Amino acid sequence: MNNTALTSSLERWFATNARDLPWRTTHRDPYRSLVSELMLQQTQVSRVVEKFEPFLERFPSVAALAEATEDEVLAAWSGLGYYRRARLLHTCAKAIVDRHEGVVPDSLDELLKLPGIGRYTAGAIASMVFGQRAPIVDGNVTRVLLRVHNKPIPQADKATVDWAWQRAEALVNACDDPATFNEAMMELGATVCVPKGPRCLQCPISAECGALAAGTTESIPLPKPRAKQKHLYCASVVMRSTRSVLLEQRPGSGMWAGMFQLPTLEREDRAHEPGELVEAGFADPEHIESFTHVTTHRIVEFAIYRASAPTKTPENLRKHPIGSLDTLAISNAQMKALRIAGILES
DNA sequence: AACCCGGGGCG
DNA sequence: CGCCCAGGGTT
Repeated sequence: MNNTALTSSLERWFATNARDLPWRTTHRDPYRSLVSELMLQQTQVSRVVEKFEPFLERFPSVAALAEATEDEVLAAWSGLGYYRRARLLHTCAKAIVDRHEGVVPDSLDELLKLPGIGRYTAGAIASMVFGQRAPIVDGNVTRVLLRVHNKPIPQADKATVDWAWQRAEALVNACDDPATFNEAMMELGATVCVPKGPRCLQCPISAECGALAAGTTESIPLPKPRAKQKHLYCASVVMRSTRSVLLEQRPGSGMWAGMFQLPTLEREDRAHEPGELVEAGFADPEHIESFTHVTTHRIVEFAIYRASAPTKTPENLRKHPIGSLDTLAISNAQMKALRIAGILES
């Protein structure tokens, strides 16, 4: 494999084929890149594009983010999922203020010490923002490398991961411009060397691709073994007045940590019976509608009930003006519940 | 090393 | 409906 032939082809291709994305400004801003990289962890570009500018407008700088409350940060993150990232980004901003006077550090080591920033994100910021020869490996890069080298091996194995980082390092050391090359690898994976039906006719490195030569592109990478989805049954209760609704805040860990929701009972074995709602203090529960919310790790069955005011008021329960719900951290599943309940408009 | 954590779009 | 995704932290 000629590393330089591969990197130069990719860099040339990227110069004319890069998508126009909000964080791809001509001069990369460290804070914008930090926010975009955290948002992009395990999340597709199209989802991030909608949330990116509003988030930056709300928190225009590291200092502004560091001074915000956790609830405010979570609210701005609402809908993006993996909400721990929002808390980590918030903690990260505070650490940058404390340790680096509010300036995003340029060294790989210092970046790696920050919360929410791992090997990939540190390499991405070091290379794309600060131009350093730091390798990056993510799902896209791994797939491209496995195909180029025609390696039908499990992508999650430690040996595979180590090999991919080694290859990425050799390539970033051979390339002309690390920022361009790293981003080109990911762009290729996202737009050309896609998981199903790669567009090999448009690929700038098809001449170097072992999988294309061998006719194995469709079987690389091997399918990831996936954990079985766990079932969760939620009964969410609507108790409202004309202008307000009762909401609770979820605990600080686990699923949808820290997010606001209709008062909700949960169990894993079966759906709730109305009597259980009564026992929990929700008088005269009346079933409105049910729906299924699917995530990567869970199948959540929501049953929405209407009830009169609680007979006992849990510590956690508070009235929220309906007009103010858009400033709260609320998951998409609960947004759907609020629409079904007629609290929010469809 | 295994497990946990959202959400939507696409074939 | 199964599959995928610009991962990182905790245990």
